[in-house]
Amino acid sequence: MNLLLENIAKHVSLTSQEQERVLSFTEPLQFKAKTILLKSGEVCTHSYFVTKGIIRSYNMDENGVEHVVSFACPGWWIADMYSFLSQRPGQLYIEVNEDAEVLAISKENQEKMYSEVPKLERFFRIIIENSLVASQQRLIDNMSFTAEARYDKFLKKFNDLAHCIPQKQIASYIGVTPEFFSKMKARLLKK
Amino acid sequence: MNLLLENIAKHVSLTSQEQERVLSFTEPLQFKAKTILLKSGEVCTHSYFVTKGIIRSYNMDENGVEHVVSFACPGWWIADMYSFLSQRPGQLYIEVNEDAEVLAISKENQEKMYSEVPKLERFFRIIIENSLVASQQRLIDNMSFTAEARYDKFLKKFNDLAHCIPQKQIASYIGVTPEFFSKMKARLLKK
DNA sequence: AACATTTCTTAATCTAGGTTAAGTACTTAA
DNA sequence: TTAAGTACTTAACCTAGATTAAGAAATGTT
Repeated sequence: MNLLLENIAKHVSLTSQEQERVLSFTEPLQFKAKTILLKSGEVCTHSYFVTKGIIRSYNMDENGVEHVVSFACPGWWIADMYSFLSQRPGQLYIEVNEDAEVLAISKENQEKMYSEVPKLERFFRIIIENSLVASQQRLIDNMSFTAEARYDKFLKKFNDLAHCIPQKQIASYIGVTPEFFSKMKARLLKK
Repeated sequence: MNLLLENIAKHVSLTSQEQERVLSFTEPLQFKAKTILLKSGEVCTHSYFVTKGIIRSYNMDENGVEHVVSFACPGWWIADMYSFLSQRPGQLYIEVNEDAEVLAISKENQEKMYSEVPKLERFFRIIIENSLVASQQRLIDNMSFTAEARYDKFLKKFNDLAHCIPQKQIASYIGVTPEFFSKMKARLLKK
């Protein structure tokens, strides 16, 4: 069965007509690794529901250093939320980490979906609530814990995926340089 | 007119019956400064819409250091989202900074509100979307900017309120110690 | 296979911000 | 009004993590 419909069914129940309607608003797309779906400065016109592969979002600071905002694996959504919601230029890059398949929803279709299938307001409210909780937790973790503890948390959260993600991206996600991350890992091995 | 209804009206339009219904789910409460509305380890049973004063939420790390998660002034919501949504014990404290008035909504009433006035699904979806964007922006800022730049951003975001908030709380919000914040401020004055 | 590019590691050096400690203002409460 | 707590400052010293640089290993390309 369809992964998106499965996920929706966890929170709201749709009739089969509504299910079809939802799918009709989405566009299945395939991307090779390293494809860039969005660049900083562009308007984010689509939100992506990942069904296969891994996609990440990041920003680049004034020194050209990347900071990973999120990794999306199957069952997760990814977009530059600020830009997608406001339809103004955003600051995030969205890039395919591993050959991926997604269901893409345009901003217009997202709005249509809300008006034609109002139950989805609830579904997305819940999805976004969960993202907010995760984002606040990460903020707290960054302020409360050392890099080592943050790496522990990362491994717990992404356990199986950690092996598919280049170290420099993990370093970026937990907020340290690749060099320090490498040193830290060597230190951990000695224990 | 009522601040909550004003805010709702910015995103969805309610009939006057619906407006009354919404208010009937809320409980107006007053609190003196320093009142603690929620402690770490407790279940967050209410979400608060601030109509007067300032309320803040924070966690305390294993060394007893506080980290401010958010300041809520009139027109803002505050709760331990994780705990409120899951009804499990949370890690946040919620404390009144300045004598405050709020509209409190219990978890049960929140759920009733969603089922009796489905338009509110949309309202809260939008509110939470905006919180998510703000939270992610703060994450990016913490990873990309120095303490000085973060303080600049803080001043822009909370300009008028900055004067009402103790320095140690500002320091905590931007993620530095009170001592370093003090040093940094002195350095900024010299420029 | 050979070259180019990117990723990862190691090590020396540096710095933003933390820690400790002591002193000076403010508040708050009896 | 006075004592006790809390907020802010200053300064000496410390450290987690950054920076720079150079080599080794992996990966991609012709």
